[in-house]
Amino acid sequence: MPSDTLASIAERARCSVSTVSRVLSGKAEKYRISEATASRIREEARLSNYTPSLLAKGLRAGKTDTIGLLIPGVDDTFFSGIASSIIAEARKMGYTTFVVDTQESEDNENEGFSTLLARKVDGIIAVPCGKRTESFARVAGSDLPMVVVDRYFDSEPACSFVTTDNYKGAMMAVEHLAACNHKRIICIQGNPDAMTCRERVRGYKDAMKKCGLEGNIRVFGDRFSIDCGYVETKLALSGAERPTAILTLSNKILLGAVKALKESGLGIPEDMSLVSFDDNQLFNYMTPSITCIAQPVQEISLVAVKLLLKKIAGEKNVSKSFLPPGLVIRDSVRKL
Amino acid sequence: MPSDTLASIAERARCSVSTVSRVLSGKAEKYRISEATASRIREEARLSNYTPSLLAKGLRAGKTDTIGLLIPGVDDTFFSGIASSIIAEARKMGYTTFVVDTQESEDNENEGFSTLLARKVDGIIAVPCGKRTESFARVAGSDLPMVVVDRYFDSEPACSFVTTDNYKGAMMAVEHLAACNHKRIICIQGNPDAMTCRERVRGYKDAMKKCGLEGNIRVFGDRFSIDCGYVETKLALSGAERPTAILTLSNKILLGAVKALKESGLGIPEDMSLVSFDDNQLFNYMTPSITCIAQPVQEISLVAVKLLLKKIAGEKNVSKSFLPPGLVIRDSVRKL
DNA sequence: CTTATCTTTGGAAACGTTTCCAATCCTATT
DNA sequence: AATAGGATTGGAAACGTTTCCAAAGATAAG
Repeated sequence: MPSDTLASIAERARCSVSTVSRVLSGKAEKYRISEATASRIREEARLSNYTPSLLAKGLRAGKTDTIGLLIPGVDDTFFSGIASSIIAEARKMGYTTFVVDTQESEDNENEGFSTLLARKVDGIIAVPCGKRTESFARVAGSDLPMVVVDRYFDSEPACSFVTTDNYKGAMMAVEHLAACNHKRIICIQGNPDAMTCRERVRGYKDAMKKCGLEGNIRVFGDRFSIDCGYVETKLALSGAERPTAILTLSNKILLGAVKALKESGLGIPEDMSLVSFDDNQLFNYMTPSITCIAQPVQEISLVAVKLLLKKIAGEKNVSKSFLPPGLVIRDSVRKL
Repeated sequence: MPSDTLASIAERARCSVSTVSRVLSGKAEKYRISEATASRIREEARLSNYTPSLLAKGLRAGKTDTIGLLIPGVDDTFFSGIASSIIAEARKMGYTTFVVDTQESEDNENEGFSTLLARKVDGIIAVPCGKRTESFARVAGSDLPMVVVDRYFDSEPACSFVTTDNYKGAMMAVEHLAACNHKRIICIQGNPDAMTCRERVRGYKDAMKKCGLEGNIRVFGDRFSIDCGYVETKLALSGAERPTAILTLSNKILLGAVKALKESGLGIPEDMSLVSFDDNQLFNYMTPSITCIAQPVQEISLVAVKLLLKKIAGEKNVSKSFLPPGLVIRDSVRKL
């Protein structure tokens, strides 16, 4: 059976489509529909369990109560955390979420934006792949509300974003290590195209200077991947001045480092101390448990959704939020 | 600027809306539009970077190239894996995905189904919360294509599903433990409302019998949560006949068990062997790494999407797929 | 008794597509 | 020279809503 419509209900309730619409969209008293008519219509709707077409509604209303979430891979625990709370929060506010997984590819991102535009979403929350793609810039320059999460850009046109204070996070990590008397602290970074990465590296460097360790500043790596962590750790171990501590700039890089250390028979933290960016439930259950800089995933998502809704409601200004990370001290750092 | 439409392009290209539609939807040669007209239209469309309204298209066509994914929490690694590959696979086939996160709640599930129906999705892939909700039954009984993943029901109306062969998985786990000479093997289960759980327990029991251990069959627990794993392990440790091995029926239960064992100062696998359902990248990096029954997440998702598309294309039959799990041997089982 | 006002309802347009059915203009055939 | 048929294009309906505008009936006021 083809699904019911206002028209079919109107026919059975012997009244006009307009009246049915008014009753079923809860505007009965506003339009002073008589109780008799209203209940007759409601009864018919209930019997046929009518489901309104949000397609038609959206087309007519010019808004769809829909947001788009553009994200590079919900399988990464950091991103799945973000996705989970954004979807939940959006739902609470009456929005359904289209999820597009870009897998860190520019092409997918371009296509993703097109799809979301064509679906007439009311707004977009995006975690861009590192580079500033053409479609990203176009959307940022248009009047479609958009909020960028995690990664962001400082070029024009400006776009609101909410992100962890990555600079501060990296500083906290280094200061913690320095307080434990570590001096040879290396940093394994991810994709340097991403602002998050650059900010973390800047924090690492500034903290090293602040602690009087500028001579020991060393940054390796170029991708947020397990392989990158593995390879760079191996290289660092075989180098001349072996570090006593490694700061890994993401959970995946951390895993690579752990693998390399295990293979080399080095103990954590006896032979090498570790601090990582990103927290993860499982970090508690690794041996040793991992000391890390936890990003405020829940808060980021909440702020992003609220900000987007404000924009949808018409607010124009560009907002930049840096949310404070937390240092979670576990067992992967040794006091020298 | 309000977005461009067929009408505005038609005006500028000095032709009818019909012609513009035909050219822009790639039916130019089918309708024998002259090259002159076609290229004029294409040029105008390019200049205004026209984005078609999939709302209008969907309304008119009666299909939206959209599927709904109903899932209990993308933050669970198993579900986020499923979600990730379903979204990706659907995109490859030209479908965009609405994601609804039910957080294991019946109310959310009911609301979620309503939302998806109202959005006129072409089909639904659902991981139901344990119980068979009213809206689930309604959709299963309707002619809207639906495929159930992971959890499923055997009651009418029948609905296609694809799931791991949980029975076999549990058997494999027990047989592996028995082969290592374990006899006192307990099982910590999740929510017994879920068919997955019942099947795993059935596999555990049958395997125990098969190995001549029916006297040692013991099943505890009632929720797929860390707490459940923790509490039941604690209880098992304090009981009279301490087991030598524990089979945990999900990754969360496993984590609870690990926590309890660590707290009690017991070594894995020296004092207690562990096998868990669900694989996870991080299981490799725990100490010891965890032996587990890996569900074929990728394959499940692929089969689910393909099946759904077949149904969307008109196929009617009910299909039931049990995909084989894999035993991943790592270091959490000791040979006695 | 006329007129104004209120209550309740209906008709029709609009949102942006797609597609059926025709209409027009050529060219080729008889 | 008339006609058939192909090539190219346009008009209009339909999808299911919402809402503006107006109509009809009832009641109240003068």
